[in-house]
Amino acid sequence: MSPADDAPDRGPDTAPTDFLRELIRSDMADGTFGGRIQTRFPPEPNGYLHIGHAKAICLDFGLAAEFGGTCNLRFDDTNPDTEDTEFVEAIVDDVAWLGFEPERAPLYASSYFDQLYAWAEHLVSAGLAYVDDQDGETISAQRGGFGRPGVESPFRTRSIEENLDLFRRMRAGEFPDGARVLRAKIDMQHDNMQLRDPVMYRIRHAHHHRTGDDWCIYPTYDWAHGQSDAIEGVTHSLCTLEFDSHRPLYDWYLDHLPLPSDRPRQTEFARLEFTYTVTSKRKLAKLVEDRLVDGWDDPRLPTLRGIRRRGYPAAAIRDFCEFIGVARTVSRHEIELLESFVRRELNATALRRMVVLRPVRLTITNWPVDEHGAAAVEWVEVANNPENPDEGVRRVPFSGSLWIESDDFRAEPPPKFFRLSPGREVRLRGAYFVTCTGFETDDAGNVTEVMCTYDPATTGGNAPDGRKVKSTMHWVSVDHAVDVMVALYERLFAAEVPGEATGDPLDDLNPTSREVLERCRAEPIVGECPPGSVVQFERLGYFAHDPSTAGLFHRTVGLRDEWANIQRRSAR
RNA sequence: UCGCGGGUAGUUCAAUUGGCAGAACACCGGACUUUGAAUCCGGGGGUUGCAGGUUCGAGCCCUGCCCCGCGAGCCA
Repeated sequence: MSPADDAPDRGPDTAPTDFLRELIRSDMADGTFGGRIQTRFPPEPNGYLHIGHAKAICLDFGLAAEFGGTCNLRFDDTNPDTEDTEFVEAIVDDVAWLGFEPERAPLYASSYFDQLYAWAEHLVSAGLAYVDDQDGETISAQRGGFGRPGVESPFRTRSIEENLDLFRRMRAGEFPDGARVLRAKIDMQHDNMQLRDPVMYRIRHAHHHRTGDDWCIYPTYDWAHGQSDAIEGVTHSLCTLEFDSHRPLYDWYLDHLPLPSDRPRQTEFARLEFTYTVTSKRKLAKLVEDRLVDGWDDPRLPTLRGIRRRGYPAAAIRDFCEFIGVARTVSRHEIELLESFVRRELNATALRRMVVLRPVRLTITNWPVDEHGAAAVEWVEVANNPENPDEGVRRVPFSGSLWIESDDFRAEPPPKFFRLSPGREVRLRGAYFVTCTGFETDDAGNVTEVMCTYDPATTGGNAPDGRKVKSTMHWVSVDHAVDVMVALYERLFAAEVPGEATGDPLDDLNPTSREVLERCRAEPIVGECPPGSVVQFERLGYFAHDPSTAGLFHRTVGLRDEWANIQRRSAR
């Protein structure tokens, strides 16, 4: 093989290009920001991260690294009512799991409260901010609407001295919650509603997870975000599309503060959404609070903790995010595309094991007995991963009494079914060819036992005469089987866009999103699977061993299943 | 109603900035196979939202229209 053959798929010629990279490249080329790039990932610690955040994380950290810069993890903790250290810890952990390392220890917008306050006084002193005594309802009504200009607050023309005095007394705690706010003095007629004298500070006598009771006024998102970026030296402040209309405000604040010329610049991109799920903290919290799922790490949830417990590899998520690129078109990806990345990664890395989900007994009638009259046991070698010979082989006990998958036997085989049925010969993986000689049923007609003979010449699954079989099946020795519990998952929602029809996503909840199989039979080595590891149950799919409950396996994703497609097509 | 953003295959994105509209996933077919997996090969798929204009030539530029998203928290 020549060196060119094993060159990576993405050489310099095919490096991803998108509007963000083009922007950064052009900034680098013309010396904007002195050829420097610094980004930040700015979650609010009021919930758990989900798959949608993965795109932002990959972009914020990935782009900085790609262009030789750095990325901070900064908590946007300006609202004490909803935030908690529980979420801080989980978010730090999730970002690390995804494979990204912040340049510094986590940062907090709350660390900048003093500076923010000083800058607010600066704006008040410049006549660019004022204290408004009206309540929220009144202010909202005065703001006007789309195509309808707002009206100015009667307090807008207060003197600078009075504003300063009032603002200081707000900070000193002289007024109750909601009594007054500090507002930027911009333009109540502006087409962009964000610029109609936005609120900068609100009074909230609340305990903050980091600053405790030091403050009773808290900055709003808009007043805190750009300034935090500036303090940290962020150059490219990347966020999702819904902040597009906030950009003029982001710039307005920065323009009116004593800052160096290298100011951060906000750029928006489309958030990541998927079919058959929801990615909104509010909706996810609803599922958890209403106990519709087990918790924030339920494997059916698109939270990072959920998909991690489900067995999705971080590498697959990173590859996916790189593959989909970034644009400004609102996009909802087919969940199948993510799954295909999960399969691709796991196919290369997951060890193969044999587990029978829905067991039916198979008896080999001509299996030998040993010198004591007991059924012989033979340990056969099976590859741990045919995709990767370096993983070696394991020895699996085989005998005349086996469990096979009930789906793998049909008394009356339908067209194109080429697994086991009376008179049919198949291969038992790594062991022998067997031919079905008969079967037993119970009173209801369910198959209870399948009888076979085996061909001793086909040891290891090889036929010396070269004859072929149409099917190779997995199996587990009855006497050596270990019981495991398996959770099979379908989509959490039955509709492509949950809530599209009725407005409430819960109306589209899939009632059969989880099926638990209590007694699946596994080959002995499955009992040694490390918690959290993901293996392939041959012919069935990838399964993740639960991190805390031994013997519980979550189906990460099934294998592609041509037989299921055939059945689906013939059903129509 | 006003402002901003967006519209290329079923889906998500490309198209060297005005030069033969492509890729992946999905779907269909074939090869191979000790996983009906993986892998390999091939196929169907398009009025580039619509209409007009500029141009030798328009997905790209201009004009008008249509559709979708976001915006009137003291949330982020």
